[in-house]
Amino acid sequence: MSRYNFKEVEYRWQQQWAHQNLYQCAPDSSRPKYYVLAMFPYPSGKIHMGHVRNYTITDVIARYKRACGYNVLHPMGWDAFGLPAENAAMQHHVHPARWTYENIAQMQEQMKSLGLSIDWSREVMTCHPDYYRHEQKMFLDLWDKGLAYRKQSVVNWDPVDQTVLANEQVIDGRGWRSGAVVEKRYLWQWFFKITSYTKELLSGLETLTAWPDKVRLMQQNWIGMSSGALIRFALRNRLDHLEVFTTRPDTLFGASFCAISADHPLAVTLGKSNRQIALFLDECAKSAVNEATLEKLPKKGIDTGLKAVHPFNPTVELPVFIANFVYMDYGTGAIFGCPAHDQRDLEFARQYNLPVKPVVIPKNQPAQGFTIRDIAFTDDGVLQHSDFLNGLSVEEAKLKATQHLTKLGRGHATNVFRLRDWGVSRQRYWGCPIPVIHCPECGAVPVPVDDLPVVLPDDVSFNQPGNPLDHHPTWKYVDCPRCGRSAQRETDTLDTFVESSWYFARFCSSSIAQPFLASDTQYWLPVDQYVGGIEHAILHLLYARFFMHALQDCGYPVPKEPFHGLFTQGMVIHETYKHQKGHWLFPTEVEKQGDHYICSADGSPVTVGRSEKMSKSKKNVIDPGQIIEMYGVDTARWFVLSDSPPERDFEWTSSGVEGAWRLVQKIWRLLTLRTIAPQNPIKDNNAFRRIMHKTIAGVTTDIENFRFNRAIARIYEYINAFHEHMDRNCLQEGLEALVLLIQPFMPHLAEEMWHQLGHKTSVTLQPWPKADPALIEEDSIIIAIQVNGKMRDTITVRKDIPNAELEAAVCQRSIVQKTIGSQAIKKSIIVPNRLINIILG
RNA sequence: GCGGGUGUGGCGGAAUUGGUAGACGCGCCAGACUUAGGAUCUGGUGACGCGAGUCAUAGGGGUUCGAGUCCCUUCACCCGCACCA
Repeated sequence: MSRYNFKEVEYRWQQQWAHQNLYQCAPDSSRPKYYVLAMFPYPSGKIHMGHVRNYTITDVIARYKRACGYNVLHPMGWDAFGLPAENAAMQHHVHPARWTYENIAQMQEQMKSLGLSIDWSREVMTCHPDYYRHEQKMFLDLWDKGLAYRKQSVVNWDPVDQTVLANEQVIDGRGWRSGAVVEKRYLWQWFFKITSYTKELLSGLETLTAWPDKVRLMQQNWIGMSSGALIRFALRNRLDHLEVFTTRPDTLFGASFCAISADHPLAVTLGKSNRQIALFLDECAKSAVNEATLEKLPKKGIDTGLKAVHPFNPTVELPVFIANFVYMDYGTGAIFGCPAHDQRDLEFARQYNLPVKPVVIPKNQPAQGFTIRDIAFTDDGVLQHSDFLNGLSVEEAKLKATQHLTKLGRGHATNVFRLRDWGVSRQRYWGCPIPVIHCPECGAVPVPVDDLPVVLPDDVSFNQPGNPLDHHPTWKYVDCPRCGRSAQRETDTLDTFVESSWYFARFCSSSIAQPFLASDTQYWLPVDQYVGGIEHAILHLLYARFFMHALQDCGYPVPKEPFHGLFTQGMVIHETYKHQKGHWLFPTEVEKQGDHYICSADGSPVTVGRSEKMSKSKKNVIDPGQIIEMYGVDTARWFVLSDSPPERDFEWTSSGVEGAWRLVQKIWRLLTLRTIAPQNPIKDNNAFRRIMHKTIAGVTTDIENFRFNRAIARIYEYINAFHEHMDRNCLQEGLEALVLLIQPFMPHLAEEMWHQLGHKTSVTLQPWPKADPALIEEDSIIIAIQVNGKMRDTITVRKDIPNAELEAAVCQRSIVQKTIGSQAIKKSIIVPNRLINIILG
């Protein structure tokens, strides 16, 4: 028998499968449906190992579920709008559309070589008007419902390039191209009112039991509900008030200042008449817009000279600061500071010499002598120096303080959320045009539905900074659909997260004129199993959930929760190699010599760094195309699932992939067992069958639970059993079971072997093998023997042996007797069929 | 900074969810067969110890008859932080 020729076999079966339309699906009420979806890729032009891992996971699930009798939908599409296309346009003078469509064509070809059981007839490209026209209609429907609105909002502004920068284009506070210090700028932008659904998005999390707990927790924290109180501080010698939100009304007597955000209307007003304040506001405007950076800034502020009146004691006045750690987006954009019980307030107070007055004392500690140094006291304790709150716990005091505020008419209990509305405006060309016309008379007017889609113009130039739509000579000049006067199109396009918020619904009816049919979405949705990276745990998944809530309220036939099951796979990582001259080397540029690496080109030593996420910049990438060329795609699929649990990072190693490749050959060689004379013709049929059925049962539950690495380990054990326990009478049966079990992982090898075993139809159409529980039963088992909790021995006994009998048998063992010696047995703990622990007195 | 996670032999990992730590694979060692192959097969392989045994699941502490698993704490690394997708 010749070696397994993966190239010929894989190509042949891929042709056949495509020819037979094996993976095309349609609603079928007679079968249960199963919708399995990988997060669709951005068409960068080349697939990477992360893609291979992601799509292998969904393909294993798809093939397994198909074998279990489900009507499986496993589609694929392209998240095709976005920044990289515009960067390519600027760097290489390629039109974003051309660049994107060419990338899609290339990637599609590569993806097809993975042997995925995808229904390609449903492919979508979000940059195509056939896709985004529906999104424009959705935008208008949301607007109509009050779920889209405009407000002024901040962007990163590059003063040299005169353009808006994405956060990733801001490096250390400077524009990535110009190097200019990035400023904040306020623009009128469109927002989706995700905050209208805060409660539903929060309570919906409880229903998503097939999601990882960590993702639900992350979303819950992101929405971030805080219970507290709204307090109105009177301002001395002024008519207006300062509204403050706090989660700690109990600490009001420890307040030593108030602080407002630099973006607070009061701060802006004060800045107009006070140069010092204006300078400070300018300084704040220069800082970055992202939270991670802001949180690390040293606390800074400026005293406005205003005095806030303490709500419980009008004789106490608190200075009002403008502070860089107070955010306008959260609460009311104003706080009162109690330095003793809040770390940020404490740091601020130390800097500006504000009093630090503890009002909560740790339990069982004298109030005298309790002082705060560098760490604020934020735990529960007993209220002190707080008038009517004295002696209460923090919880009690929160309640009483809030009640008192309400009585005084100076505040009330309220909940505040961290979640902010979703800003969807992008000042960019390569995105879905927002279908709005701005008329000097009528304001913002929707583009009439009959005029949709608003198509992106092709003739754009990237030679000047800013948004090409904005400086296009004609595109934006139109007549107002309402009054007919000259007006201008909205030149902002939509955030690409909008496309990914409904593509899974489009897959249900991708080729029709409507966005989707109720009969399709009601059959297919929700997605039964969604698979993608943990990096999407919050934004993408939350936006998609919101979008479905909103679309449903606009009358679209979609469920509120789009993703029933979620699985987040880990990254693919690889060692890094550094040349002694300091530059990175590709894995293909180094070779192993003994236990170290050298550069193939010049033989110089190479420093091996720890494994990290594959990235172009560090060159620690493995091209799936080359791997498929060398080893075949079944080997690659097998390997990416074999070594690590799928939710964890997976380390790509050359020895690992070779091991997988050897396994493919090894499985293939099992066919030769049929032709050689068995050395031991009579063996234990039952022993082999037991292993076989144990394997079937184990692999089944492992796939159900996404433990693909464990399933694969079981298949290895099973293959070993062919040599140890094989009886020729079981051979055909044993091989068929093996082929059915590897089919989801290595479809090409499985299909070829299936035909070699004498079958004429595709292995894809075969039902999943069933384990016979009776065959798995063992009648004798090994029980662990512990003495005082220490492992001493094992004993083989019949299953379900009575305790007394077991104890007697165990005490006969010489090791046990020796360990016990002359000591008395106090008691013994027996875990049935597992363990006995003898406790000595 | 905040939120979420991960940590087990030389390496990737397994452990019936509180009950024999190290399944399976890689690597390494030995043997067999061929000896032109990086092929294949068999056996061994956590550390220390001649041994009975002792020590081992990032470090420290705790709960328990029993802890990789539960609790407290320290450290390291990873993901997200709202305009990358």
